[in-house]
Amino acid sequence: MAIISKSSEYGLRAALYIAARPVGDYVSIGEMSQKLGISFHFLTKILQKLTQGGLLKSRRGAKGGIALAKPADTISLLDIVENVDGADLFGGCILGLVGCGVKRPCPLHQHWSRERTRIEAMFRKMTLQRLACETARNQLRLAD
Amino acid sequence: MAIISKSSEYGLRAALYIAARPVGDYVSIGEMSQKLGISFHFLTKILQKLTQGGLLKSRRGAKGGIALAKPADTISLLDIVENVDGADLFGGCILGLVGCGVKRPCPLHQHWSRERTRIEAMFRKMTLQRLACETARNQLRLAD
DNA sequence: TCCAATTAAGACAATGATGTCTTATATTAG
DNA sequence: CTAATATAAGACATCATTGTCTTAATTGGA
Repeated sequence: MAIISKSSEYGLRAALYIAARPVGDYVSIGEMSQKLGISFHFLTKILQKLTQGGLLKSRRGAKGGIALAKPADTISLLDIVENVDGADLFGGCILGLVGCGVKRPCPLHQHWSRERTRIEAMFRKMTLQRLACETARNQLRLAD
Repeated sequence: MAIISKSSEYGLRAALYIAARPVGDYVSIGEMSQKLGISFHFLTKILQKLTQGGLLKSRRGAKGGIALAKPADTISLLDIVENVDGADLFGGCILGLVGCGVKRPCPLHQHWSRERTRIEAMFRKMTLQRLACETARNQLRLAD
């Protein structure tokens, strides 16, 4: 079981790829598809979602592509994952019980909610700006 | 995206259900299926896996059922989830990159591995004994 | 104007997880 | 021995995710 969906993985990698480029650059999906090793059409659909969600913006036609819709330091990984996979990242009960919460907790509720809060905080404070920076500085990779 | 599979959820809930019963009791799958609101045949398959994995033991025929194969304080939630979902709980790269690790890390590797370690530790130190205890003491629930 | 490049949109296929059903086998009680 | 009660095993159906393909719409440049 992966922690986030393939779609989110692809969305994050593409967003980081764009963030690594000069501000305002429109990057074509074809280029990202090649460089990141992701199916072109599948990536297109994911980026469309992020565009409709207001995190990215697109331009059709020659010299078109995808760009960040906002400054890179205002887009968090949480923004992206929630936009792709739907809100509340790991919101649900870890045992799958409906209505699990402080009022009617499952046996794992308090233990898990502590961890979940940490993960969410991590995703929230990781911005494209910060990660793109670290990625460049340490020469990290976005593809296999 | 759930954190563990439905199969693991069901396996955990059933194991906790058994752990709440007197030591050595064989609990029928039919009873658990009803009380936990889980499909009988599906639950059967999951419990078979746990039985083959040596965490539970089964007895066929009248008065048969499923029991813990070891003392409840020697079975952790990690044991169960790994037996059902496969090893390395959240082992993979969060961005899905193959070969991601300290040698060739992805941009999120170090940030995520810190969290992953904590989660794994939590799952490892949570035993059926301890959780069944807390569950009884605080009258927690295993079903909707 | 026309062509090439590019995203938009949606139909469709492949895959894996989840859930259902049927038959076989083992165990206990009478 | 027989009947009732259980698990074992595996075929099959359903569903969501992932991936592919085709057609339409838009843009910039020759």
